[in-house]
Parts: sequence; C-alpha cells; structure tokens
Amino acid sequence: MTRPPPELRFPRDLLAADSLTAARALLGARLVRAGDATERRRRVGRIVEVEAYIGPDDRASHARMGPTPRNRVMFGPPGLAYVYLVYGMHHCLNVVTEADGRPAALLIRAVEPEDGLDAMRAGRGRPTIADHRLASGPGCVGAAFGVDRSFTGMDLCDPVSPLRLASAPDDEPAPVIVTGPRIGIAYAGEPWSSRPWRLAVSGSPSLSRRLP
DNA sequence: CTAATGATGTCCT
DNA sequence: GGACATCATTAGA
Repeated sequence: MTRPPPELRFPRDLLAADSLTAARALLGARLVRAGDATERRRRVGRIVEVEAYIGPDDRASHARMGPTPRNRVMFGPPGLAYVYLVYGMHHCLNVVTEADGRPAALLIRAVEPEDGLDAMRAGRGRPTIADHRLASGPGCVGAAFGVDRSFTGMDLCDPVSPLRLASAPDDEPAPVIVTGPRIGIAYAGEPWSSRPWRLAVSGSPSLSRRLP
C-alpha cells in the first residue's frame, strides 16, 4: 500500500534567523498535529499568515515587560511553541524565533486546511463552517488544531512532537508574500502599531483578514 | 489582595 | 459597524 510522501523536517536554523526572515521561511510550511492510534485523526495545514513580535523593545510584544512566568519561553531557544490565552477564551500559537536569550516569536494567524478537516471542524465546534475558514484567525488555529497552553515549550522542529512544523514539498513554488501592520495592537502606539510585521501568502482564501 | 485588560471570534443590527 | 463573552496575567495597593 502506498504512503503519503515523507514530510520534510523544518530546520531550526531558519527560525534562529531574524524574525522577518524566519517569517518568510515559515509561510508555505506545514503545521502538523499528529494523530493517535485511537480516535484522533492527523491534522495538516499550510501556514499562510503570521505576525512577528520582535525583541524586548517591541511594545506590542508580550516580552515588553521582561521575562515572566507566561512569556519565559520567548526568551529561550528558537523552534519552541509559545501558547497564550487571550480574552479568556482563545489559545494562540506562536513559534519562538531568534537566538537563545533574545525574545521574539511568530504568531500563526491563519492556516489553509489540507488534511484532517473533520477533526478541525470538531475542534471548532462549528459543523457547517466552510473548509477554508476552519483555521482563518489565531484563535481559530488554536481550536482547529486542539492547541492549548500545555503545548508551551513543545519543540516544533522535532518530528516526534505531537505538534510540529514541516517544510513544503520541494516541488512546490515559493509563495508570493504580502505585508501589512499587525492586528489588534493599537495600544502599543507608534511606531510599533505601524510596523509591517504581518506577513501573508498573497491570494490565500484562508487569511484572517484581507491584506492588499 | 483588587482591578484592569487583552496578539479574538461570533452574533447582532 | 458594534456588543460582548470570559479568565490568565500583570501592575499596583
């Protein structure tokens, strides 16, 4: 019997780079939630929208107040997950970037569902939602992939992790990337609120909002 | 200890 | 376009 093509490991080096470079590498890559032997089906999607939160001086970043119990993992090595709860209900998944000691992360804002759509739909609790909307927003990604704060610290570059990254297939064209200001951070003030640190795959139907 | 608030999503008008 | 659900986290008393 045939098996799907092997997934390509996502190199940690790409995440150790500066965060905007890392963001461009992450767009088009896959987010994979492992299935299990009993009932949970594997979930896979293509990452199409991210936001960068860069360094200790970024007033929109959780790292702005220095290391705390919540954000501590942002100060550690690249490739680990940072998951936080917003508005008391939505779990948001970040990938830690840059060198150990420098706080930075990429918020995964949208994913195009590829496999395990029924499991994603169950996670969302919205039986009639359109396929392309299953993970179109940071809270939607968390719900669709069954991610919560207990995933913080998980190594997303380890192929054995229950939640991990995988590179796009070699024959897949590199995506065209568009940028704009980050969403929902007006409180940070200028210049942070205008920095074009939201990056997305142009033309994806799964973006959380349109991006010109 | 108390109080304010948020890297959002959904339903309403 | 606007209301609001709902709680971990943080700052401050």
